[in-house]
Amino acid sequence: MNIAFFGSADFSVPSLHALLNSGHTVSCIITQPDRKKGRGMHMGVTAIKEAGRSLGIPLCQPENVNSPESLGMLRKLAPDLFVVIAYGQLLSGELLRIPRLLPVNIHASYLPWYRGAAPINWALIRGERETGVTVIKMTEKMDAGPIILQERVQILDSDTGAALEHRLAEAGACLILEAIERIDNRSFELFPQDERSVSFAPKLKKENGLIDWSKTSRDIYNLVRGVQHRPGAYTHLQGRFLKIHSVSECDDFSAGRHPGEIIGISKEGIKVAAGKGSVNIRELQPEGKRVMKAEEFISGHKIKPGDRLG
RNA sequence: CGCGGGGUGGAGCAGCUUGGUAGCUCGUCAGGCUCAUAACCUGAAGGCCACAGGUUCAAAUCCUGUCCCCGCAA
Repeated sequence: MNIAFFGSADFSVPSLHALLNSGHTVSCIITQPDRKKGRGMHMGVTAIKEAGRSLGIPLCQPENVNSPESLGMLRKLAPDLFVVIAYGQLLSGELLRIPRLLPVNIHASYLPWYRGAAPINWALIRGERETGVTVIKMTEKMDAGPIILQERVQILDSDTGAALEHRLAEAGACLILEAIERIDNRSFELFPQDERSVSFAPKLKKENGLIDWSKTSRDIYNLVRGVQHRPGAYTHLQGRFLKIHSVSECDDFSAGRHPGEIIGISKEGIKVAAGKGSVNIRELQPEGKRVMKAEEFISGHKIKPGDRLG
């Protein structure tokens, strides 16, 4: 198979490797352009560019993948397939007609659930026990194309965003190989998505990470693990921004306590009352400081039971 | 050249404005108390205060430059 690979994020990397290891020809890697980003606005490159650097495969970073130049370049390659995974640009109908066989996309949910940019995060935030990966034939409508193959993946109680993403990326890499094999053999079907079951997982915004202490300890736990690192859960302490990296749930009865009130301080962590139950903050990060364990934080910061977070 | 915080014994912090004995909470080690302890008491070790210059009788503290870490914003 002659494949044009579109990807940018970490999530796409295992699939790229899987395609290469299985003997397919990746004739071009299309990824997002280098962008000034981060502190100091230095240039950043995508995970796929990093991964593909030494492979000797032509790399293409169009500002607009739907531009005439980009279309022309891709037509010239005459690919059998487009494999698109966490690329970051919408592909036009004209572009999607280029591959001889199909344009396929790997999505990190069990479609039609959690269409959109952040399916892994939202599945965790919502407390799902199960999610999955899905290979679809791409259409112009985002994540809405007919399903070629999909697989369920369990969400562990201990999963964080990074851990689940890793498992889903691996599952996706296996699934895409199987899908390609079926496409190659013409032994696949296209199953339309059930439009009545559609749900969405929009890109996470900063404010999605704000902890609402009046929620249940379970909800807070799910939020923290769901948004861990990107964009990160946060609250405020003594007027300062405070990022929360890891918490555990406690069943402690918190009646009579204000949600967000610190009710216990120990080496195990900082225990905070929630709307129902309480949570123990294990790892956090004050503004301008590195990530630290609660125990370390306590050593140098004057906090006491009764102080409020929020 | 996007904005901003920070680098002080092993950890987290204070001290810097108003230069002049290195402090706090932990940890470590030794001893004590105790049936016992992660508890308590006593004592000890451990720091060229990121690095390089400068000002000064004297710099963690003031000035300049460099390196590194981080938050925000994209």
